[in-house]
Amino acid sequence: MKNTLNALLITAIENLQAAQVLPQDIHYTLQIDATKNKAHGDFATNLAMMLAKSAGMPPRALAEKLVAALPEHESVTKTDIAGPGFINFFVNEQAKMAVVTQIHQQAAQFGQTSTGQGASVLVEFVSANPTGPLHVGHGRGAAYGASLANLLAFAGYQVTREYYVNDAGRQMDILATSVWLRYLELCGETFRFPSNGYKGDYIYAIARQLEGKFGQTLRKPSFEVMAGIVPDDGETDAQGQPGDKERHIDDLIAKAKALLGAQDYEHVFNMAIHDILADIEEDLAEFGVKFDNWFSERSLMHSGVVDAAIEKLQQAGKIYEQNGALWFRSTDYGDEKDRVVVRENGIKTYFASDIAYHFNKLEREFETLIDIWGADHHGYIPRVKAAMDAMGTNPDALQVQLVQFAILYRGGERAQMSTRSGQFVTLRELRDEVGNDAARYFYVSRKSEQHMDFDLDLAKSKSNENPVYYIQYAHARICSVLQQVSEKGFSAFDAQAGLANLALLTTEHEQDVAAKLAQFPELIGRAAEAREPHQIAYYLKDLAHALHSYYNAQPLLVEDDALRNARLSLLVAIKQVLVNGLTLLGVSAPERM
RNA sequence: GCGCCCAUAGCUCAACUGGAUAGAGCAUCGCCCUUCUAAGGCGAGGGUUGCAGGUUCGAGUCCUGCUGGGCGUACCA
Repeated sequence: MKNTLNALLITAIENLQAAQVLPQDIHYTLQIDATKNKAHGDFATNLAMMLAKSAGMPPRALAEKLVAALPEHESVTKTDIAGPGFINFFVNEQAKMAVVTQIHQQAAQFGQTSTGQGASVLVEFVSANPTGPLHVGHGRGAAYGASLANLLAFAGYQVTREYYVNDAGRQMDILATSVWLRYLELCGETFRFPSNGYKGDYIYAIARQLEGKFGQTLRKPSFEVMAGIVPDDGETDAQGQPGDKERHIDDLIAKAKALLGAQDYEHVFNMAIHDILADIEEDLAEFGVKFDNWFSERSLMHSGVVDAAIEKLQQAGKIYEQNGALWFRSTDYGDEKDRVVVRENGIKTYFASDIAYHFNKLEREFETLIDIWGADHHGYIPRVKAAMDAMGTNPDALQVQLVQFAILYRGGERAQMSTRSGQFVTLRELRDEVGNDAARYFYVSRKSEQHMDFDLDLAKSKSNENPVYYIQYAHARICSVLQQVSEKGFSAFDAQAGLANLALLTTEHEQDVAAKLAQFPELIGRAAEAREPHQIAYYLKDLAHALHSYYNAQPLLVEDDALRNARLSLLVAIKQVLVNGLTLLGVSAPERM
């Protein structure tokens, strides 16, 4: 219907241009909105206000001319001029119902758009360090990323979902060493566990597995392990010098490597990362979040891509040496300060890997890169874009979507979290507690850059306080009505007959719900472009409300065959759109509740 | 200090990207189940959109300056 109005308005403009009322060289973007207020008809355009200046006449006068120049159309029953110069369109009832037939035909495809025109997009999300189980903070990124990826695919993009695995670097060594130390404890060694080590219970689980596979063969006596190690925080060495937790853990890592030897250390390291990644993958899969690729940072280093990227920056003349380190001159591209890519000790920074990773993404010929990051990484954006620019690739290809932290509340109390201390609410606990559907819906029902309060008690309440049930209930209700057709002895639902009699659906509720259904495809396009899956959540709530309201207003299973089938075909259309929308959000559509 | 993000009903959040009278849910108060699922519906109250300017036909939305909160400001990841 919008397209029809669009065409009519363009004709009107051309007519006015031919009649010299409007100049030839006008610029405008035609905007047609569904109205919020019924008094304003079904659709409205602000065209006259936009063109008033270039036409050299008041908006309302121009609006009158536009309306006069508008061709007749069977679906448009009335046009009005209102307010400062809006043109309001009233559409006839049959035209509004046409969408129902369309939904029946397109079914699961209804709402798909060509917004993306097949452009290839890489959506990278979660990418949590594999140093422990996912916590509720990662859950938001997972839910947002998965829903956004679904949405983009539905809107005509070619989408690849990727998880970047930070399996290199010091954190991984801390992890491996933590596992080994717990293993030593299981073997019967006693010592104080480093304050900077990973203390979660899952470390013990991995250590037990290590013991199961290697027995006591990796055991070293604790006095040997601790010999010559800088003491931990809160301790002092033989000379009475205070300890340092960072140097303490680094010494322990070095000692682990030395005592175990490269091969055995690798065994510990690999078992730790393998176990944790397997757990993360399973966790996400249960949450309905699947990836096409798990991209390893180590593979990036081993294949020489990191060196190649640094080389590329060097060729561009953007690398210099200072204090024994290699720096990237990111300030040339608007960054606050230059950044180190190779440290004085020869170790490449995480940033170096990241430069290489983004270079690699573009080499894989993705047109758009969407990175979903926690908001605490926002300072990173300028330097990554700077590197892309310096390497001769287009920095605008990268779009970073920041996701704010979710603050968890339980019983009105704020639940704190930190991975290192092992004190955090895991995503798995959250899913067990509130269920996947409620968790997915809650996460994605707030704009991603908005701080979010996640009320556990509300999310798990199976009551009218919980919006996800409201939507699912609408779906279950429709299923129930369809079920009742035979139970009440009516002849089976006949979709053909129903669609042929849509003209019978003239009540206000029926008109409202049909108008709502017609908005779904444009919503998809808009939400995809804005990278805002939360719009889907709100739309579904509105649609569910329209259904509940309709349901309560009038009986649906009436004696009259033609009318009953028409109403049922409308219900089937609503059901379909609920399913299509819920699917995008990764929320199930139960048939009964 | 500097940079980025945020601020909307008592609470949690929307607002079609600059449009008409700023909307939902929860909470509060009425009403509606002998009839298709009451996890529902109908109605009422509740607002100087943090503050002050500016831009224009028109600002919650854009620009400037404040205030308050979050995050960042490493040769960590």
